[in-house]
Amino acid sequence: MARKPNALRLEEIYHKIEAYPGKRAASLARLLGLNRSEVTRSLPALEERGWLVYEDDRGGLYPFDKANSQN
Amino acid sequence: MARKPNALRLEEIYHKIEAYPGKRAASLARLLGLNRSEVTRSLPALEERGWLVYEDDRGGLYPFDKANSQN
DNA sequence: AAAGCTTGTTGCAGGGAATGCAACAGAGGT
DNA sequence: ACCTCTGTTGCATTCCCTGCAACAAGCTTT
Repeated sequence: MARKPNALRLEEIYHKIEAYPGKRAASLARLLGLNRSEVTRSLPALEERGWLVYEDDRGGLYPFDKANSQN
Repeated sequence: MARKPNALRLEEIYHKIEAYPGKRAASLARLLGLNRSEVTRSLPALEERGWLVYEDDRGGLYPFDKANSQN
């Protein structure tokens, strides 16, 4: 089934968060053709790699890098 | 057996190369408690992650970052 | 109030990939 | 010759990533 290496998966997810800041996990999953669980389960792994993700009170996801404290 | 995630494994290997530049794969394997094959098989994965490793003609391994061309 | 839809989470099973072991050939030293 | 150490590789085992399905909670629309 040609599973992609984990690193590329995480990179895709983070890039989608950058491209669509504020989207919820389910929306990103549809954009990426992934299962919802895959996206939510990847968030901790993203942070471990230094790609911090901020989550607002409605589940919207935003990139949290570049020392941007207005998120 | 508490196998560590692949990313941490690769990081450990590269840190050992930094700590003991010039050591061969078998030496690093002993220092890390790993099999020799694990270290040599990890070298391509290290490069894919941007942790370039230089290998001299006797098998000694060196970090190859920081634009250091005297390696 | 219901019914419907979407969300995030979680348990489970399948499968791909990482790992360890052992054997091998080659290089070097005694 | 022998012995040791090295890197490589084939194979079997095991890990854990992934998708699926079910669930509860929240929200909107009847």
